[in-house]
Amino acid sequence: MATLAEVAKRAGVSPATASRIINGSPKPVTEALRERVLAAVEELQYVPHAHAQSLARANRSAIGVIVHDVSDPYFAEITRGLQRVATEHGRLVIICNSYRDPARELEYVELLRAHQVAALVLAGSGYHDEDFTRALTGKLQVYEQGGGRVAVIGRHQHAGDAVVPDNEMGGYLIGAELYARGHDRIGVIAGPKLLTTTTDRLTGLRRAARERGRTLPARRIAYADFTRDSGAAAAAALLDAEPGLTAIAALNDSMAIGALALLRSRGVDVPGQVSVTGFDDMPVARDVTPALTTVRLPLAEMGARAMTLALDGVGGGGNRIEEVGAELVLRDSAGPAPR
Amino acid sequence: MATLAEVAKRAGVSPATASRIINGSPKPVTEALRERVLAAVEELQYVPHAHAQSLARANRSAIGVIVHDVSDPYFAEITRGLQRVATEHGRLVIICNSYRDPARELEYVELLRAHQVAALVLAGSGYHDEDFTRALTGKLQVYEQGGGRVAVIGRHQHAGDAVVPDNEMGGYLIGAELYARGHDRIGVIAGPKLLTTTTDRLTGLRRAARERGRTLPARRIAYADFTRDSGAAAAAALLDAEPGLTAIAALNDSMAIGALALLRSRGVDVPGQVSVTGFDDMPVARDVTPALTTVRLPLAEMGARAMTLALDGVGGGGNRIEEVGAELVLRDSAGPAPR
DNA sequence: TGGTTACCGGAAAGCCCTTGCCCGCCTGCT
DNA sequence: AGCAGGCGGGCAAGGGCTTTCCGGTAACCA
Repeated sequence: MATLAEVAKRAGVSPATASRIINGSPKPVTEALRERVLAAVEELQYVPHAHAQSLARANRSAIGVIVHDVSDPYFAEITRGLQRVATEHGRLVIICNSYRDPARELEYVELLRAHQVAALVLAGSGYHDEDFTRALTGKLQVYEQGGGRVAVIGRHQHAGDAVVPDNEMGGYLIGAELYARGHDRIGVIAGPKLLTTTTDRLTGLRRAARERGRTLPARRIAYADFTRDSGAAAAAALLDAEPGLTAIAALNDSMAIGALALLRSRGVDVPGQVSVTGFDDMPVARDVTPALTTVRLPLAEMGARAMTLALDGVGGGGNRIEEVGAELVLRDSAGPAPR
Repeated sequence: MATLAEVAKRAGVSPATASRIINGSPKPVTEALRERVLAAVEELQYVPHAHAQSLARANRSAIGVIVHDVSDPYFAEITRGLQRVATEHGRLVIICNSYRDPARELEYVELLRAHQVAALVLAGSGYHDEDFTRALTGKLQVYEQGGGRVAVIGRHQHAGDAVVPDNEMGGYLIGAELYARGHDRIGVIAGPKLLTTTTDRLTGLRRAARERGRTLPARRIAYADFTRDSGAAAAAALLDAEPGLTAIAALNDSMAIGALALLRSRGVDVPGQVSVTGFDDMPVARDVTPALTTVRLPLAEMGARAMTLALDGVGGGGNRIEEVGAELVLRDSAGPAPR
């Protein structure tokens, strides 16, 4: 790999001059030299050593992003928003998948701090785990004190700014819709218990129930892991435990789609016999049959806003919180309760 | 941000000793010192400056990945495989989205080279563009000469190793299947003309036609851009131009799903009146109605294999090529041609 | 013509870390 | 008691780049 010194030598100038030309420093340089240097750069295919550069400049340019799993459409969509804004600002994004492992999340925070990222964006639900939360908050605070910026998506606590979708309201909307359509025995396919997203959505559902003098008994809640297949399995379990269910509310679209598949395989008509709802409004939600009634979260926008918060140092270290609304999307998978 | 010097000072040792303790160098160090240093690290929340470290060590550890768009399920799946292997090897992955812009792809190669990535993985179709191809090959060769490793997924030319799905065979399988079911007037929804993936799949389709003494006239080929909505639009155009079509072969699943949606909106029965096929076997393919007949590519595995090639320096700079088979997946969206 | 100013280029001091080399000191042997 | 041999620790030389500061030249003014 060519170095700056080599370029300088070839162009017959000092490294200082070469550096100034290459980086377009404000310091004026004669045209003749500029051309010689640029020619040398071209011939040697010189690219500045980014590490040496950021060491010398003490500047941080990359942005670290920690998500649960990029290949999950939920995070893919958030990431799209993040990337768009980052690219507009000429920032490189380093994406890390925690695969919902709190320990790995902590490791990645360290790793990204070591890489001198200018900002850290954590996307995805927090965990119900005191120790973890404390450890994470600690690390993030240290990072912020070191001049880093932090933005989180979809979790409450912690240092830094936050973009928070109204999961509780989303759950409420689903509940309200199902009760309004006369459903009474509603099964719920929840996500992992450990995730705050799961509890928030459940809380909304419970509030809707309570307002109508109903409850959500534990036997009608099956915990799965946000994947399609776990959703199918949970639906089977719910139905086996209580064949009289008239609706199944899944706490994300993937699991709802799994439930749909299971119901189809059992010959159950949706929404004739059982209504099904999802959550998130993934692009596929409109393409399954019946099209999924669900709750929309503006995922890409949430990503974009988080990145904007992170990049825009104003209010630096502040604890700005941007709430994002949830919106009911009515399609075909939820109908009136059968009589 | 704490530096090694500060840690050393606090522990009352030289930076050299601190470094050795922190990195677990083979050089033996007294237990007492070790504890003092580790305590200092803890108190100062010290994390080694990754850039300084890699500058000093002259080692490259991160891996650069360039894809068209991570939030596209096709690439999300490939990325999952890439990440898995990278993580197993303790490598950090830097993902860049080219959004199918050749110029941006070139820029990213430079950027990643500047970041001293140990290897570069390019995923996604190549382009029919001589100048671009030459430029890219040039840059990749320079990179390899500088000791970098290159692996590409789904494109032929260039330096480095390659994992190549048999797109041509996939197209052939689709064609063979449709002809076998008696279809004659087959419309094709192709991807961007510029992409080699499009041409490869089309070539397969054409070969199937030719073997049966048929052809694929240009008017029955609509070019779209691999997205669902463009697929719907292309289906509309095909049908309007030639209402008698009995089958539509989309060159990826997203476009097939768009076509499905369009046909449903027009009240056309699939597969009763028109058969539809996809390509790639995305997870959603089995959840739409009717479930999509398509061609499976083992995307995650392709990613994993490419990363393995990239990491495994043996045969360094070699031009190893791993072919990956395509496999027909029969579901419900393709039936016999109506009489 | 002498002196001032402006301007351009280079020398060198870091940025933070790793590591080869050297140097004391203690141990153990003779 | 004297010496070899380890062992544990520090010194200092980079690794590639930026940037401050300084010096030399040329242009300009009086």
